[in-house]
Amino acid sequence: MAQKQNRSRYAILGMLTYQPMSGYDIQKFFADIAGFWQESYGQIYPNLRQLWQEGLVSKQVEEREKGPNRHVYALTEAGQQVLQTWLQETAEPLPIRNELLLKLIFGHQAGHAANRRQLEAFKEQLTADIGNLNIVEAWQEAQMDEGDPHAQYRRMAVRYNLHANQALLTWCDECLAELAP
Amino acid sequence: MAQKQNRSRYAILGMLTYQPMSGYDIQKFFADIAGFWQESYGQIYPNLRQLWQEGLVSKQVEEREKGPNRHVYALTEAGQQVLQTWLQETAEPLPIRNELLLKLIFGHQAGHAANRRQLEAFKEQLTADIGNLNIVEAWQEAQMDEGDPHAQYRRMAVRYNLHANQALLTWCDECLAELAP
DNA sequence: GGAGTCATGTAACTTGTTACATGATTGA
DNA sequence: TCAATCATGTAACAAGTTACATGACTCC
Repeated sequence: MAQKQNRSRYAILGMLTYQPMSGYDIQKFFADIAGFWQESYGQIYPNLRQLWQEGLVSKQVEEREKGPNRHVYALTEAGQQVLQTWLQETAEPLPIRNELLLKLIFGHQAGHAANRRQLEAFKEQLTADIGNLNIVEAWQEAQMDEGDPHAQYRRMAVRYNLHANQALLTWCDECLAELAP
Repeated sequence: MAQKQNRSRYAILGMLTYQPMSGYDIQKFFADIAGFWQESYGQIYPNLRQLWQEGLVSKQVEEREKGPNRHVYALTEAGQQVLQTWLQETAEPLPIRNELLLKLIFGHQAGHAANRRQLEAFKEQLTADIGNLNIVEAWQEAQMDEGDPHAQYRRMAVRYNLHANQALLTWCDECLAELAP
């Protein structure tokens, strides 16, 4: 039976364009760049096995004395082609579910104080996020200077969230002004 | 077995604070405000039945001569309390998966032209979205004037996306400048 | 001594979508 | 005449998370 969506496959294949990696590495990468993507082991390991069976990735086992061996996967020619096809298709926005906005449109029921609390909490999140993103951006710039050809693109992803979060801070203040106590 | 997450339940309960509604109405509402939430029939109808069994909503059947009868649900006291508890909890951001950014961080593999195409396509989406959001905002303002107590909050949700989208337009141009042909 | 990291993997579960069945009515 | 709207509902599937098992090593 044909795959329908399964973006995890592409996320995995894509990561292997950076360098050969283990499932553990892939999980860690997405957890670290945190924000716009994440993969759980429950997705990664079964998918890696299937990609390997389909010949889209190759496997090399690094023997380790302690604990489980490291399985390092690399893109094959076939894998590169599958990835390439996907990369050339225009990305369509995935359905979003924004819980803050869901609560907000029931704001009449929630009451003034609760709405303000939601917005204040969101502001704090945004501020913290922006702080982290600034640090990551500086890091990506350093990587660019060192000649990492992927760093420029990762920086763009970071700046996406910087732009959005900054705008949302403005939005929060606008709303809070409207809901003045 | 206790429910774990299931935001659909709350989305449904919340809609019933606006007025008694059918499952069909609820689906339609979310499809129309399109953007930050959506519910499928496959979620709504089973959930409505369960909420009814738990006594969180009441049901009234409107007989229709043609086609299936209309089942109109309303919030009960118990339902209002469950909703209220949820509304008072601070919203935590749901995990996001942004396919555009996923593709973008593999941009070195995709190539210059493909990256530019992705960004151009995104710009078009954003521009179209902003156009729609402006119309919806005007509509919500009209509803506010007519005394709809929920319209103010719906307008805030619309403005959230206006702010974000406008900022992302700037981001697109920034990226396109960086990827000048 | 305790937390965190390295490392693989699976089973049980939740959450959600899609496509279908049914069928009359309305408007372009 | 064709598409959309009204209206309920289910079955099959897809996608994804969480929690667990296993166990050594390193740093505070």
